Amino acid sequence: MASPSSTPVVTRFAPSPTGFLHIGGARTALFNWLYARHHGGKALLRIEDTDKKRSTQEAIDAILDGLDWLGLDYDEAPTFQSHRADGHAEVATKLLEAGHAYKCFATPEELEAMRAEQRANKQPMRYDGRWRDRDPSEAPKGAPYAVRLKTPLDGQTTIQDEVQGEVSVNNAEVDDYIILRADGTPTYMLAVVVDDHDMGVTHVIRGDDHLNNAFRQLPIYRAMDTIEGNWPDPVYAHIPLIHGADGAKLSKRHGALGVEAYRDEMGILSDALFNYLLRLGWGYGDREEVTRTEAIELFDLSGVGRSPSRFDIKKLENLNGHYIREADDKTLVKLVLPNLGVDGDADLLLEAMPVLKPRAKNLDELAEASKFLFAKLPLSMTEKAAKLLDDDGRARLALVSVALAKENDWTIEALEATTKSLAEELGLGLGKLAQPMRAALTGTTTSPGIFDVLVLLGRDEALARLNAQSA
RNA sequence: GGCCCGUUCGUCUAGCGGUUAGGACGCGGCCCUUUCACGGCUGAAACACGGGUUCGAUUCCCGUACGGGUCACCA
Repeated sequence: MASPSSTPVVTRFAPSPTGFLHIGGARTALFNWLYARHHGGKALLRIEDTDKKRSTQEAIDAILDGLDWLGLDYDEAPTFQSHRADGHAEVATKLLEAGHAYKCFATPEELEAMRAEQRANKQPMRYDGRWRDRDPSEAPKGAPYAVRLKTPLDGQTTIQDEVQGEVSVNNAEVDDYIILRADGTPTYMLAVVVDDHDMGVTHVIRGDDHLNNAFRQLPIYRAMDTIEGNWPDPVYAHIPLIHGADGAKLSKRHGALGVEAYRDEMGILSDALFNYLLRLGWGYGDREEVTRTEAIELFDLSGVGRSPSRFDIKKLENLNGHYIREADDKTLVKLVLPNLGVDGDADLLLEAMPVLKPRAKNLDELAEASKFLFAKLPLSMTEKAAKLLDDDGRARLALVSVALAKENDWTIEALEATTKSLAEELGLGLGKLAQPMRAALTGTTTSPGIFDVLVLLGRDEALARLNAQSA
């Protein structure tokens, strides 16, 4: 076994393209990427598309797109597992020739019957090794066979998992599983090990659901290491799964969406999802807001927790609000403009962005709050806004309108001074004027500061809107 | 069912034998204030349970409970 600390770090993310890149996969990808970047190693990507029935090009595209959006880049072009079947089979053959694997002629029906019996007797369900020591000549001539790995019968295997710590399993628990199917194609268990070895993967960082697989895969490494050497055990790190808000497995109802759904349907920023995913299952003291650069600097496996965490959309949205506020105005304009639903003007939107963005926790809200800028008379009113424009409100609006019409200096300061002195004259709080103004100017009861709104709309448009609602 | 893993406020987490158990989201209150946000202050809120070890356990060990994962010629 080579010392992993002396070799450069190589990690990989290995999704099966049977669906979009969901939250759990995205976080696994993130941790792998971060670990590689932190240690100055290589981050690799492998598409595990050996199940041709379930793999689709659409899913491959969605995964690639999702990773790219999250800002995870890879140091080599993706490896496609399906292209490597010959290499996998070759290893199976070597294992077979060296006596570390054997041919099993049991039929699927026979195996099913075996399992049924084990189930009935409440025995652990695993292959009983019926062909382990039998001579292949005992099989019917030309009968199809699968190749099974000859795993150790006794003793135990212990791994030093970087996240879960020391984990031991009795070797008797691991049965002689199939590495090469009757049709000559490799199974996942073989393919993973061969690919990880060939790609030089030093650190296998994956979901906790694979923890048991480590004990099935290790025997292949060890057998191959005795055959040809240079097959060191990888370092394992099994990260806890992400659960839904109810603690149950993540389902479509609460977060098992593709990352593109967060982008396209929920108006989440890449930076926000990146940060949220990072903090889900990983901590660094009190740090909450962590940029990509800082993440690379701070991330390590020692900060990864051992227990599953729940997906919390509220926290994601809070973080999203933070990143919207931090975001460059031009970037936000580009994201919001196409989703306005009305004809917008990029220059005006850009001008308004500084006062718009502190009020939104997702891009949809930002778009919604921007619409008043481009509305046409007569404005549509929300119910609450209409209520503000009762007789009293409209009367006050008329006074405001007159006062502002005389205003030559159309600036926030001047408009504020004028409006405030009017309020004072009338013996009213500013709010008594500002709320009807807001309704008349935006058709809603919430907006940026009213003088910001006045200036953004410009003198003519603003006065027109005020007059349209004045008594 | 066998095996494996886990358990600190509702949620994400800090803690790595001695702390008033800290922070963040969410929730309540107050301040700021023309609305809504932002921001500031503040409040309620947690060591699953039972045994050990120890002068002393949230922290170490063993059980129990609960939760999760895994047991295919799927990946």
